[in-house]
Amino acid sequence: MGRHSCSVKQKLRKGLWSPEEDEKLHTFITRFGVGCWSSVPKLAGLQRCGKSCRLRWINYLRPDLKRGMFSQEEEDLIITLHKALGNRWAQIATQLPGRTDNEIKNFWNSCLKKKLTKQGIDPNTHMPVPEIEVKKEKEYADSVSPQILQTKGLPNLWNSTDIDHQDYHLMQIPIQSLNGNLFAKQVYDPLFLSEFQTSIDSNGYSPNFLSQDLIQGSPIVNPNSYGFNSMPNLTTFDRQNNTDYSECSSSRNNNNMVENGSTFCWEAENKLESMFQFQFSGIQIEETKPGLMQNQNSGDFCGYQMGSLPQELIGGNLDVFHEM
DNA sequence: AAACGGACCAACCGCTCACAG
DNA sequence: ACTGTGAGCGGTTGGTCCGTT
Repeated sequence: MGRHSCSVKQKLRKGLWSPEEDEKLHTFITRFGVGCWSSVPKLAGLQRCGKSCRLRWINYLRPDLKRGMFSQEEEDLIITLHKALGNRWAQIATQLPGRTDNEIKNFWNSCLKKKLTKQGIDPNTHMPVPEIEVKKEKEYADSVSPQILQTKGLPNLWNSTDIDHQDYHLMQIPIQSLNGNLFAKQVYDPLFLSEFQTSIDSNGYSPNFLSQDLIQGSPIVNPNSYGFNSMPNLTTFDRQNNTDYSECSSSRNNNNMVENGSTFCWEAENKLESMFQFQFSGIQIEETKPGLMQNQNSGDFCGYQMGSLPQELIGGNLDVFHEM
C-alpha cells in the first residue's frame, strides 16, 4: 500500500539495541504496558520505530522469556509441531512457553534442520530421504507404461494416470508436485488446485496431520501427551551416536542481560515479574481487562501487563495513550 | 598471529490481515 | 466499498564469535 517502512524515516536508529535503549523500553512497557506500538518510541524517548520496539520486547525484553539451551523435550516438540504446521513459527511458539518464534526459527534453521538431515530425514517433509527416493522411483516406474510411452500426441489431461513424469518435465511442472496426493486427483482441474491449496499449506502440509490436541488448540503442557511415542526417538538416536544435542542449542552469548554488564540486570529485575502475576504453563492471567487485552493467546503478551499492573499505573497508561 | 569460513542469532524487510474511519 | 494504519508473521540479512588452517 505504499506504506513507508519505518527504516525510511529519518533519525531512527537501527541495528543492535544498547543497554540504555533496553532499559528505556523495558521501563516504559513495565510501567505502562503495551498499547500502541507506534507511539511507544516517542513516549519512551527512543529513536526507534514502533516495529523495532515491539520486536525487541517480544524477542528479548519480555520478562517470561526462557533463555539458554532448548531442552530435549522442546526439540522433540518443535519437530513434531513443524511436521504438523510447517514453518508457522508463531503457532509453534505458542506451544513452547518462553520461546519466541524468532528463536525457534533460528534454532530450526541453524540446528534442527541439520540434525534431521544428518539422520536421513528430509526436514521439509519429515520423511526419511531414502524412502522418498524409493517412492519417487516406484511412482515413476508405475506411471511409465509401455502404452503411454507409445502414445503419440497430447496425453489426456483429465486423466492423471495418462501423464508420466516426462510429460510433467516438458510442461515445466515441478517434480515435487508429483509427491503426495496430487496424482490422486485431476491435476489440471482449477477447482481442484484451489481445493488443494486450501487443504495443504505452502509447505505441503495437510491439516489432516494435525493431532486432535492441535486442532482443538489446547495448550500442550506435557510433551508426552503430544504423541512423542510415535516420534523417532531422536534422543536415543543421537546419544547413541555420541552427538550432543545441546551443542546447537547453547547460546554462545547466553543472551543474559547480566552479561551485558550494563545497568540493566534481569536478576535484579526479577522482582518485576511478580508484578505481572503471569504463569505460562498454568496460564494464569490475573483479571484481564476487557478492551486492554488485545490478544489473550498464550504466546501473546500485548495485554497481560496491563491486566496485572496496579490500578494507578493502568490509569497512567490510559492517560499516556490518550495523549496521542 | 592472521586470515578465513562457518555457525549463530538479533534485527530488518516486505508482505498480509484486521480494523477503523 | 474504499483507504489508511497498525500489528503480526515469515524470510532474509548482516554482524559477531569461534574454530580451523
